[in-house]
Amino acid sequence: MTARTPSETARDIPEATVARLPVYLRALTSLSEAGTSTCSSEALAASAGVNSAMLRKDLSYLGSYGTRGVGYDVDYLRYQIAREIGVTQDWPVVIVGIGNLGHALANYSGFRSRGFRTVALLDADPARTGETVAGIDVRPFDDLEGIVAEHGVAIGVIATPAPAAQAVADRMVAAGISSILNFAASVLTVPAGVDVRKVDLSIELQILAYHEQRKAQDQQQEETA
Amino acid sequence: MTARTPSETARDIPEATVARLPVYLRALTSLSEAGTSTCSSEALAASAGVNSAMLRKDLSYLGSYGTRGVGYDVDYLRYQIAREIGVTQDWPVVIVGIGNLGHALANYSGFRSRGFRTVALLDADPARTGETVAGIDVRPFDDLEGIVAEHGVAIGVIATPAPAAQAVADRMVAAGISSILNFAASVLTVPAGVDVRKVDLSIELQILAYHEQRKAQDQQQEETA
DNA sequence: GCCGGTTTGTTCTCTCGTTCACAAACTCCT
DNA sequence: AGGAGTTTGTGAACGAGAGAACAAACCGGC
Repeated sequence: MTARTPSETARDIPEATVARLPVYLRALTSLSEAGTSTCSSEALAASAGVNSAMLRKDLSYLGSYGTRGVGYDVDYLRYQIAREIGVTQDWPVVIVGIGNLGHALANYSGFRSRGFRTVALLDADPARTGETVAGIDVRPFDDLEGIVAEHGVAIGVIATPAPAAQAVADRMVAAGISSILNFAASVLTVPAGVDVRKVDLSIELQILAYHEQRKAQDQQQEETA
Repeated sequence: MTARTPSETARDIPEATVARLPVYLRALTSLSEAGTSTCSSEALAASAGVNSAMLRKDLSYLGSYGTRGVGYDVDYLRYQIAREIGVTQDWPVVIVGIGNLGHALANYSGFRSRGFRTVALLDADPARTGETVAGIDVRPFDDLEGIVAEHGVAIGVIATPAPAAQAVADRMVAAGISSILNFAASVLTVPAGVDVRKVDLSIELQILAYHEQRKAQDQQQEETA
């Protein structure tokens, strides 16, 4: 890691805060569309489902964009957060693995509207290439390097079966991708400097199952008490 | 919250540990299928992508299932974790909203194989009901209460557009569902005792974008240095 | 039976994240 | 202009999570 010079606005935003900024961004977009021009931290926090003190502290990492006694200007704050996250410009994205999930991702409108543009759909299965999904042609996986170079792609999405995920990740990293969103049920190992985020449907369900089971146990015990 | 009697194995497993147990479970299943009968905490931790000390501490919350100087019996530990999570029996699940994502979820094989059974697909759009997805008929949303009562469903999945999500959650809770997995881009408010987990694709991408932007800034600064 | 090597379970410490509480600062009304 | 009422920004307390380090316990050989 390179040391940061003091001249740079040394934004050492905590990871937990970074994860909440998109939630605030969405809440602000909602408010803006509803015609609200100003809002308090209390109102915004409620809309985002968090504590208002936490919201204020989170926002304070970005700067002082509110006015005491008044609140925040919705559109101004919205822009500041978008700029901080980096979604004021469009990010080109590649999706690899056009199965059921890949289809859903390609058709997901939330990407386009929120600063992301799907520039290519790739699949290793020749039977799938040539197909058109969401207006984009599915191309062979071997086109990866060319597409990444051509569009300057930095973010890749893996929606392949688990056994293929690591190999896809390796090729992505070699091609120059440095951020990966992984939907495959597999632990990826990548070199330092590459970010991986995992979304795992069955893990989420298992966490719910654990809590559900505990609730059932508690209730059972209550009855015998 | 009701006080817990000391007689119960007072499992106060930290949330962070609960979130990792499914990962360990998957790693153990892999090892078991590969024919490994015993493994050390070091090996299992590597397989799950975590620190070995953390793994041991996590497992210690469940009990003392290893043998010092030897390691863990793969199948035995696997069963213990599965039992703790509650995936030794099948959980009936309802999916609401059979759009692109709902299709993908219905077809996702990871549910069936990991202790979950999709008992119904529901959609409010009459044009979709009657369709068959993954061998299951899509039924009208109004059938929710009957299905929940009939199968004893405790877990519901919301894959609707964001504006419909809160109304669906309210109906689910009223029908008796107490755990919700929410894929809609919307903050749900539910009564105490109901668990909600959110999976939001665009938030994940935005978090990656933030880090990606920071990497770019760092590099730029390095060049001018 | 005992000793060396190995691996778990646990304690301690440090860091990170969250919440509370309050001073600073702004608006509006008189 | 001044005071009452709000609301932000932040310092401090508090709690949870992660990693290091070590004692307890087990196996195998002699």
